Amino acid sequence: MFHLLGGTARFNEIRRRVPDVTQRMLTNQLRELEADGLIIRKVYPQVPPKVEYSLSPLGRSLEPVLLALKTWGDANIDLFAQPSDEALA
Amino acid sequence: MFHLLGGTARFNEIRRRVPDVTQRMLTNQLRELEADGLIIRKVYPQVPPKVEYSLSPLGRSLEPVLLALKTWGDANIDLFAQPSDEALA
DNA sequence: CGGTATCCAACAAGATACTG
DNA sequence: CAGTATCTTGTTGGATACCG
Repeated sequence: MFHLLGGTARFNEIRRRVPDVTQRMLTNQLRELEADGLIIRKVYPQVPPKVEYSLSPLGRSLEPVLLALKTWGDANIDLFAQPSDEALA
Repeated sequence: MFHLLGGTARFNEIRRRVPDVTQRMLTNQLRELEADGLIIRKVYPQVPPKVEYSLSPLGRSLEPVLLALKTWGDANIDLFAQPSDEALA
């Protein structure tokens, strides 16, 4: 959902921004969010297919939560970072 | 973690506040939070046993997130409520 | 009181191949 | 491009019994 805060995004666009997510799982998650009414899935009937995802009003109502979470994550990113070669050098 | 915002709580106290959680799962979750450094588990060596849980400094740093989430939940509680007999009457 | 230990059915999810 | 379908393994969590 973070990636939809800025507006709409296409499937592979989201996928590129979330490395290590399989296509299957991303599809599942997006469908679940849609079923929960948090995001909107808009299909453009054209070839090649184009599908745009965006936050629904309910999804946007979560913005404060998402931002609070992002703030925390940014402040504590070192907790998740693996010690890199460079950091050790 | 919500239930630790106010201070410390004992095992069965938390359990009572989270209906439908099995003992096994609550134990698992608490141990995981402890392993992640988010809560502190304090055991009092006495009979009968007494174990108190509280937020660690890192856990407390999540307070803004937890509160944002709670605010959202309170505002949207109707989304989760099952239609009761009374509401239908 | 606050757990463990064990068993087991159900579900989740990776890999892979295929499609309009 | 944005998915499905299928197979297969791994993990989750409920039920139940027991413990210091």
